[in-house]
Amino acid sequence: MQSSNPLNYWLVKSEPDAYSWDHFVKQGKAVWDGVRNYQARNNLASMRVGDQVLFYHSVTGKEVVGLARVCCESYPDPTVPDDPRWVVVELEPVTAFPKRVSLQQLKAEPLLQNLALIRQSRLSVVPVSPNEFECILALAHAT
DNA sequence: GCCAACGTTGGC
DNA sequence: GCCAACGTTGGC
Repeated sequence: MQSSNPLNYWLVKSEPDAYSWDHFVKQGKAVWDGVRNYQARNNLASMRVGDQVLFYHSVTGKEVVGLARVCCESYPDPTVPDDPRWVVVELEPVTAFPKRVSLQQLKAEPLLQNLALIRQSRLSVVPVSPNEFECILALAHAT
């Protein structure tokens, strides 16, 4: 039967100097660890297998570079076994964008004025609405 | 390099 | 429970 839970959309940030899209693609999969903010943690915990995740390069690049998907839902962060507060998910790359979408472009787009990435610039895992997601994909494929 | 935003910590 | 001090993130 059809799932009653539609896919959700997210955006995760990574500094490419620390962990880049290229590295992610080479590995084929990533354990998304190191999140130490409760709001971001709650977002990780809400992710479901198949959810689509935009991959954003912060600080260097400042652009959405590709699309990933959730391949494993949240479980306790193995890097801090004594601290049960934090969780990880696992992500796998789906596609590199034909055209990366810069922060400048996102800010200029009327449909994206409420984008959590912009409104809460320090949050490293943010939700994206279906409309916002479609808009960003369109920018990534625009000629 | 600067600074705004914001989360955390700890004194009271 | 308040708030000052401080640390971190990330855009500019």
